[in-house]
Amino acid sequence: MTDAGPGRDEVAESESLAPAVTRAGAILDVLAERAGEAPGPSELARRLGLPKSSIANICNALAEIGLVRRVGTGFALGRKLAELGGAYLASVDQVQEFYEACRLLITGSEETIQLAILDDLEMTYLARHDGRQPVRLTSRIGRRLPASHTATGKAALASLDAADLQRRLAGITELPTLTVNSLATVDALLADLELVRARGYAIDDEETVEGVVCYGVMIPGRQPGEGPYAASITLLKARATDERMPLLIDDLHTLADRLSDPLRADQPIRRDGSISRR
Amino acid sequence: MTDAGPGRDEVAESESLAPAVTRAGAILDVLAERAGEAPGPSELARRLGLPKSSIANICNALAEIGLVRRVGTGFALGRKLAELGGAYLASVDQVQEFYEACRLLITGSEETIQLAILDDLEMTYLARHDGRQPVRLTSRIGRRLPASHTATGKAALASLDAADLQRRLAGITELPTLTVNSLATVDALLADLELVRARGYAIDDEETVEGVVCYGVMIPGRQPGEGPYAASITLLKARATDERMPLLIDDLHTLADRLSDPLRADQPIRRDGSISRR
DNA sequence: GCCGATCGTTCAGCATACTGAACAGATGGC
DNA sequence: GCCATCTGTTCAGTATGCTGAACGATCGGC
Repeated sequence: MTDAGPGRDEVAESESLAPAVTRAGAILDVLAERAGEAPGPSELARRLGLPKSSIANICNALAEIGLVRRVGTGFALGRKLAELGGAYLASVDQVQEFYEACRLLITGSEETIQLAILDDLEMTYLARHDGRQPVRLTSRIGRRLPASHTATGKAALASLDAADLQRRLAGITELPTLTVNSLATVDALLADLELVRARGYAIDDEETVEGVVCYGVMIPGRQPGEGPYAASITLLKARATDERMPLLIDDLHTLADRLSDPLRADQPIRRDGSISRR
Repeated sequence: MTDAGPGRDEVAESESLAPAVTRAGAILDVLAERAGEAPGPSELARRLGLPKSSIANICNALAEIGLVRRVGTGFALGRKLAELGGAYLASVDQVQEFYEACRLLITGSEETIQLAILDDLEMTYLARHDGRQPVRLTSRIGRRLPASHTATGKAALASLDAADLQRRLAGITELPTLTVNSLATVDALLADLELVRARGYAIDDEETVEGVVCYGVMIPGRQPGEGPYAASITLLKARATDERMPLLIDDLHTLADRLSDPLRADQPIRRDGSISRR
């Protein structure tokens, strides 16, 4: 969705019945991308291909409600976004239960665990449990990464039915590459998803960051239409020993089970590893 | 700003040049307040005193850009808010430096430390360092609390010049009370702010939550017009011994100094407690 | 210290986003 | 199983928010 070049974005705005709102969203996207630059109305208008005065009106309205702040003569993201972002995260039951459940995991609680939600072909990271490892391997909360190269993303994609998956991949030929190990083609991705389904969890073997491996499992949404979630454990490849790996995978499935069924959230964690995987 | 009753909010919208955007902000506020209820167009229209069809148009536009998601027949906050909120937090230099600096504090790193920004008469919490204490005493990131009852808020208010402070307090007679120890009147607040200035740091002695004390120091903004920030250490009153307190206050001033001057952020922390307090 | 370029802001006129009433479906009570 | 009442959605007319050009302020270069 973001184009690399410095050119214009040309907001779609196909036929919105509230164009000012659609444009406000486009402005926020640009400000998020160009954080710290504080572009003014002229630059925003050029970037989005919209009239300068319209942009100014919308930006002033955004500043009044706090979604945007004036810095010098330009605009930057405003503090109300932290407030609303926090409110959104608090409204997702899985996020609350995630933090609680991670602390109770036997082996996994020492590692970095993340929760993300699938959106089209990208994962948005919603929560993070920082293990006891000194090195931080984690993405910022709110960051988006391609689903095709992350353990969370592959776990989520593998849970979709064939029609849904095909619709999302329609028109895609090449996948963006993050490392030399990233899956490059749709066919390679589909083959990997088949492995995920057979295996019961997804593996990201240095496909996102070199030297780092992730294991991921799917967590279903609770309302219809709510894109699938996924949780992952991230660790340096050196720490992914044959001894620890089965324990970590088991913890991931325990975590997924607790977050899948809200009624199960209050039950004590079973320690015999006999948890049924739906 | 939030009224307790279930009545209407009557969005101001005095003379915005982009009313759709102003209304969208009001809708997001209601959705944040009523998280998990997923109100539909009718309830939102009733709550805001606006035409039903206008609300529906704006909500659909908000849903299209992801700021809002459809749940059933109603609306709830959307995942793009997590993305934009994260981008805002990443754009605030103080937040990044806060996390780094907290880990380096000698005594303070064991406790809960928070970073907040002043907005009118409320503090918005932007970052949190979780100490090694098992009990979590912390506010969610993005949460807002009255400045008059928090250590961060009083530290920030005490740094304002008299005219600015008077303008913010104009028309205020009674302060909201959170505990029996909360300052109840503006006069009591002004007297306490005088103590803060003389002392060099603010104290919240069970004014926000009973049994919990906080110490707070101001951190100046870096751009003109950027409301002052503040950092605080939170701990159970039982842990606030005469022995630890001076060490924690010293750590707070060290933290404030590091976050005050971007050029100082790379310098090693001095361990002799001789840091000049501007 | 002049000038050209670019900035953010202003204002009147027109296209258009907003409105209020009418619509169809879902729901709950007697 | 009916009706009363709620819901969310549709649609035509008009008030009004959006537009493009003109304005004054600011900045950098020859």
